[in-house]
Amino acid sequence: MIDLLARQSCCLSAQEISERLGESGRSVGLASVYRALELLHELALVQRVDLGDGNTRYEPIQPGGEHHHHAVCDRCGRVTAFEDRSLETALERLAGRLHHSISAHEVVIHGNCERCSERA
Amino acid sequence: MIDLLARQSCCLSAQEISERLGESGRSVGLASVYRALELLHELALVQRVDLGDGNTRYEPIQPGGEHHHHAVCDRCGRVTAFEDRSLETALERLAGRLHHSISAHEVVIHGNCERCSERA
DNA sequence: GCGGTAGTGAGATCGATTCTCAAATAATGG
DNA sequence: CCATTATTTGAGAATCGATCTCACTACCGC
Repeated sequence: MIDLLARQSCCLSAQEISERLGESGRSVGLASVYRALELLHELALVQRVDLGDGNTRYEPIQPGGEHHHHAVCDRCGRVTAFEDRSLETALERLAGRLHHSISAHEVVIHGNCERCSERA
Repeated sequence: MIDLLARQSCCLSAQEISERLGESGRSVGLASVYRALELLHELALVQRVDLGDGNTRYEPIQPGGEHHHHAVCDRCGRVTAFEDRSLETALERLAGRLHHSISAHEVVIHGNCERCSERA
């Protein structure tokens, strides 16, 4: 399961992880998936991602520190990943000013994806 | 209920809204609260805020456009609001580059709040 | 093998959200 | 006013993701 997660570039829900593991032979119960994810989260190896659809997703934290954020299409639900250096810079600068340590941050954008914008 | 929400500066969960309405005399069922929130959300008068604790919160959208984001303490759960102009600027610039329209955005920071950092 | 320990997962449970439906309320038209 | 029809309401049921429980398995050292 660690392998599966590590191979993902973007976020997966616990259900998806369980399903994919089942498809590839090694069936794993949901409870174990959640247990593993909790552990990995404590070890700072995966990040929780909450896109507001009621499902918590998880994605691996890149050792290099690079990471992306997510844009959710409110029409079709598609999730698009993006990265933006100036956004990160702004967040880093913010860290100095804030009376709050920052161990993780998450930016979620809502709107319409390219495809849905065209036929708006 | 509209009044109550409008008076709030920061986010409230549906439960909190129902409770507060009850305390101030006008008891309102949870179902109605959710219904109203859904409507207000469609009208772009309230924004959904998801801080990753399994509760969706809602907060009024300021007509002027100004808004804040949230820092969650992973230790005590306290939610701190903050605003940051350069963060907004970065997001505005991003809007031009992204193949995705932006109708709303949300930034959630995780870490330890001032109080919890001190006794870390 | 045997006792002990840790890991597993099916199913129970929990809690937030959504759905349902009958009752309450408001709007309409005599 | 009263009757009739739409609309809104909210208690409780249903749903669904996440968590918890616990009997069961797997593994380890002796």
